[in-house]
Amino acid sequence: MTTEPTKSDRYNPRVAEPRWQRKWDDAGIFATSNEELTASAGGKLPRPTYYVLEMFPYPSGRIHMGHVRNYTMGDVVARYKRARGFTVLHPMGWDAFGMPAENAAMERKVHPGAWTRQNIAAMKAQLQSMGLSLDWAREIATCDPAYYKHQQRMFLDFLKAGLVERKQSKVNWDPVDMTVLANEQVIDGRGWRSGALVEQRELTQWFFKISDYAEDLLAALDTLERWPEKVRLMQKNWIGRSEGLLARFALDPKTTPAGENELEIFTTRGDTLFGARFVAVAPDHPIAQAAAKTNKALADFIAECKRQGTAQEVIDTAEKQGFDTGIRAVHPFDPNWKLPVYVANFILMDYGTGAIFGCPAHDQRDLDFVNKYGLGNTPVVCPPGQDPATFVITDTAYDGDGTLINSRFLDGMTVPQAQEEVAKRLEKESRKGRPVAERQVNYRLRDWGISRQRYWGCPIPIIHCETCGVVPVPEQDLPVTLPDDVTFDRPGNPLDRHPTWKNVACPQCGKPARRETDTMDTFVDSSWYFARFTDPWIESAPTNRAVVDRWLPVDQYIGGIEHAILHLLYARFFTRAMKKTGHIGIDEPFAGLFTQGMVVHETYKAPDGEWVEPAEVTIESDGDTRRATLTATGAPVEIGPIEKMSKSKRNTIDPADIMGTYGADVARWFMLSDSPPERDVEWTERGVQGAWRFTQRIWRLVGEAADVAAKAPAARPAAFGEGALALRKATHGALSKVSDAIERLHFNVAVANLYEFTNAFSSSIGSQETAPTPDYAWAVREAAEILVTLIQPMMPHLAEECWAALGHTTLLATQPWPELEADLLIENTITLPVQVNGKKRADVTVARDAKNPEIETAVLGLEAVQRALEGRAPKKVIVVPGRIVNVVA
RNA sequence: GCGGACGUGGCGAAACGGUAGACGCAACGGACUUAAAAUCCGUUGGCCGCUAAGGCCGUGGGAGUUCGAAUCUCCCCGUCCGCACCA
Repeated sequence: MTTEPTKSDRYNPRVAEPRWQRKWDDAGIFATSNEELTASAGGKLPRPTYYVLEMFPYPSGRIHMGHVRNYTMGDVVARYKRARGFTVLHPMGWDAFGMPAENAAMERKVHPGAWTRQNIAAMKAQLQSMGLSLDWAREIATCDPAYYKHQQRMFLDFLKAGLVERKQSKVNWDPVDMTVLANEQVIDGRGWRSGALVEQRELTQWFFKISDYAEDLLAALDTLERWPEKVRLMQKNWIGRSEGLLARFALDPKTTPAGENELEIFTTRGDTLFGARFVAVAPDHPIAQAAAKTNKALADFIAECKRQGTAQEVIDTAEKQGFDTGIRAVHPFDPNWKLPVYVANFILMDYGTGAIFGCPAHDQRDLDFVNKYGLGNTPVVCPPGQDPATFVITDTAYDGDGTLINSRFLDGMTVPQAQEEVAKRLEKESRKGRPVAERQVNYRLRDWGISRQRYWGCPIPIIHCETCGVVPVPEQDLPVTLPDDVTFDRPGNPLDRHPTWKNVACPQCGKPARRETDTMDTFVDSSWYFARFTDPWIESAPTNRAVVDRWLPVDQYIGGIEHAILHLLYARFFTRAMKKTGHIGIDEPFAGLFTQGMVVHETYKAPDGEWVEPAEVTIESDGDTRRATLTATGAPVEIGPIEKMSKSKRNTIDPADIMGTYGADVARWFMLSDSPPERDVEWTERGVQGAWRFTQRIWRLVGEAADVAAKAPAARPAAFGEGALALRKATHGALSKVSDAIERLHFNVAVANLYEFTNAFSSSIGSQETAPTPDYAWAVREAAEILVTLIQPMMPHLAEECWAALGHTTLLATQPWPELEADLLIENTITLPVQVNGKKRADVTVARDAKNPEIETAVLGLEAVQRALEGRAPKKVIVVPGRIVNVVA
């Protein structure tokens, strides 16, 4: 430093922050070498490792407050763990493929690659100005062929291992843009961009067989102890396991189209078989299709069902509808019992077998259906306490427990007993060499369709040959790179209409063939980046087996709750697939997961109904009411609800503006301070100013402390006076509490503890009337050094500046966490609250090691206790050691 | 419809079943200042009481378990989130 700071100086983050960033960078202290791991391979590591990772961003070009919050939390953990002696891996990269780049290309005639690279540069600069302790040497971008080359290789490995499948699947097709749309891109049945009516099309697509791992992905959720319960539950529901019976119903030949003779249905309620009233199949079930060939009305009905589409709103409001095919199914327990086979709009082809039997008394959907078509119902489960003779179902199905009735040999059984009995009997019965029914587990989880008809994604390394069929690109020909010379002036996939790119010789027969023009879902890119970070330099393989399993699993992963299902489930699957194909040795990629809340802000609406940005609004407050006006015109502005920051509501605050005005430390501090990290935090101007004031307060306090500390002896004094001891107790109390709060990721509590300590420290210094004694000066120096060390993970620049002001020439970021002197936290006398009948009446101060009888005597001698007892004799005195005393009267 | 989470001062929030409201914001009073900003000191859940001593009430509502409940259990109300015709 060129000038010694004085008390009157204000801390200027605009000057200090870039300076410290440069020093960290020059010293290379955040780069993590793999040598420590490989050198000691097999042996014990000199230091434990810790991998902290935040979900990498999409390079939109600018960071937003959500990033600031996410990356600040990760950085606190990284800096804390580093100080605690861990070798920390804390990398950053770019989720760089995806639609926005193509949209930009269409709108602004810039190449997606150029646009993305430009955005990465801009965002990287912003992240660097936050002072994050990242190892930028490991930076990766998923659009880089050096990255996606390995992804293509793994695709081929997965294919060989039987984890990839090509099959037909229904998609939302936009006929104008000639593209596939995700469900959320279909609004009211129309494409979000073109406005064209969306069609359902059958396309042949590539799938990852995630459903092969359904059971494992479900079971292993129990092992993820450091995941939020909420996320585990969401994944559990998403996987949707259900146990049931797969049963074959024979079809009455007289009523059945040629070639069909039975129908397989899936049910979880085999116990209700005697309550069956009908059988129903999905509109696209093969039997429905077969019957429709000779039945025009049925064909029309099926066409109508398909027109209804899959939009959520349609499903919500659609009435249950069916069409009697004329086919009759035979009840599995009674050859003379015939059930009508309907095609029904509420049966899903891709769950179970696409066919069910309907038991209206005990399933609401089936009941709605029979009530519409007059098929009636038979109750077969009687609720406890109901009289079977009079129990009837009219509008509300009963799906609870009870006793079986009207069910022949099942009568009197409980529901589980009946299910077991039905399964046992039908399993034993055989038709055409196969059992009539078998127990089956079904999952809601579908295979993961990864084909996207887009340019800006990882090409699927496949060649289609008329003679040889589907041929993988030979490994030595990887990567299949995207061509640069593409145009976006027309709808459709630029890869598909590129003049030459897709023309290629078949690797097997050499004849002209064509490349697969679909690219991969961008969720594939983010399903293994955490593994690539462990050695992003290795060219020969996706991962370096010498290090990948030593870094992984990620110790602490931090990101938004919006990824609770898809990203996290895909990454869990991908890790298993990588294990099967030899690229990794573990199953679960993330040992600890933390999902942070959103950043929210007030909304503002101008008189014309347009949303207005916070930056354009002036807020006035007269105590009770707040009024908003447009700064430019003075026009009144309506203050709306507090909502997630979004472009559409225009309630965003640009982190660049905040960091430009107040500095990165203030933005970081505020993002941690006001709310628990898992909850939403409201960005307010007042809150930012509070953080700003605190930085200045720390700076002044450390300045004062430095003057006192300068008089401190080098050696620790043998004894401490009263003032010094009190300060030391506060210091070590703060050290203990802040450490604990950071360990638990309760950053807001850590912040509060630091405020508290700052107050205590400040008033300790302020209360000194005479020149400081050596022991006090020493305690002040200790307090100041511990204070700045504790704020370092949160406000690293200010902390370094203070550290230097205290006379240090080292970088604080490389200093160890302070040693706690636990003795200082133990008091010789303790003050216990005293309750009478659970109500606090007094305090009692006793020796720390006082025995219960002594405490009891002291407590009963208290005037307040006697008054509260009102002359009654105490029945019992409960002493909770070190905590509380309760007198029961 | 199913599942889950949450509900504490004017606001954001703390609180291993053990003194409810730490800490911050806002507000109010005061000091410094020609004035403002900045800073510093103090007050601040409600009610009764004198600004005292002291007391009563209070963690969405109601019941329960317990010596003791914001915390555990049950019911109800409200808010938010996820899934949703999954047989």
